[in-house]
Amino acid sequence: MSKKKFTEEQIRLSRIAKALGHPVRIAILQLLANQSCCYHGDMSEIIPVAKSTLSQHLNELKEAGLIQGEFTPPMVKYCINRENWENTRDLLGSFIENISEVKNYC
Amino acid sequence: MSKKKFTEEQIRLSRIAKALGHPVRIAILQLLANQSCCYHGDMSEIIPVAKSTLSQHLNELKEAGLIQGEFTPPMVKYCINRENWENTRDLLGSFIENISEVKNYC
DNA sequence: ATTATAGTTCGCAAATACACGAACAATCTT
DNA sequence: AAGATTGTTCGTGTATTTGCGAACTATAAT
Repeated sequence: MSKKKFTEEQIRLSRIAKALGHPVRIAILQLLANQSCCYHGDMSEIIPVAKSTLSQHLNELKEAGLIQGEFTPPMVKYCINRENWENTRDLLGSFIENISEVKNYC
Repeated sequence: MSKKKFTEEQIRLSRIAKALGHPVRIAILQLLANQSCCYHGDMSEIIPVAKSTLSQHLNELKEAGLIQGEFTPPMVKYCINRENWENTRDLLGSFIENISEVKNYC
């Protein structure tokens, strides 16, 4: 019997937000949005961080389901995970709308 | 001469996302959205965390400009920072839209 | 079989984040 | 002035995050 402290939605939202909570990761997503996909090597020339560090950030985004990577030897090609993104977009979008609505006044 | 590694937008986005990156803070915002405002004491009965911990989370949200607190002795009343929220909403909203658009194919 | 290339993983250090209870501060009530 | 109430701040311990270079792995080219 697990005490559920938070709803699934709250946990998912916070997980996504956490993944977005670093400038490098925002930059990665913007880059991938602009050119649809990008090789690790090209990214590391644009984003000012060591390659190993970039790998970590890419991995966090991947774990959160925001991007996906494909090994096309000898390079790794990353792109937005479109399927998941729709979900993410809806989740974030309705959260934002929900906060935006004024339900009651003090 | 400061090396600007990231754009202002990237930094602001990541800062906001970071503030949203914890279930407690998501829960706080949802609560405040539903009842427009809430006293710390009432929140601490709903959100399963020690009062001192709640204070920290509230402070992080305040620092990020997402909520505001008002001392109405003997209680502290919190609510969404509506002015900032419009900005936040736009920023997040256009980021999401930007990612959602498919600009090119691989 | 070597060598070269592209990324990931490892190992480490420093900084932040998270959580709690105890101590403290500010205000109101008696 | 004492006491009660409400939150915040402090001190502490633990866990996670961030960053880097070195070592490693996988594939392709010679």
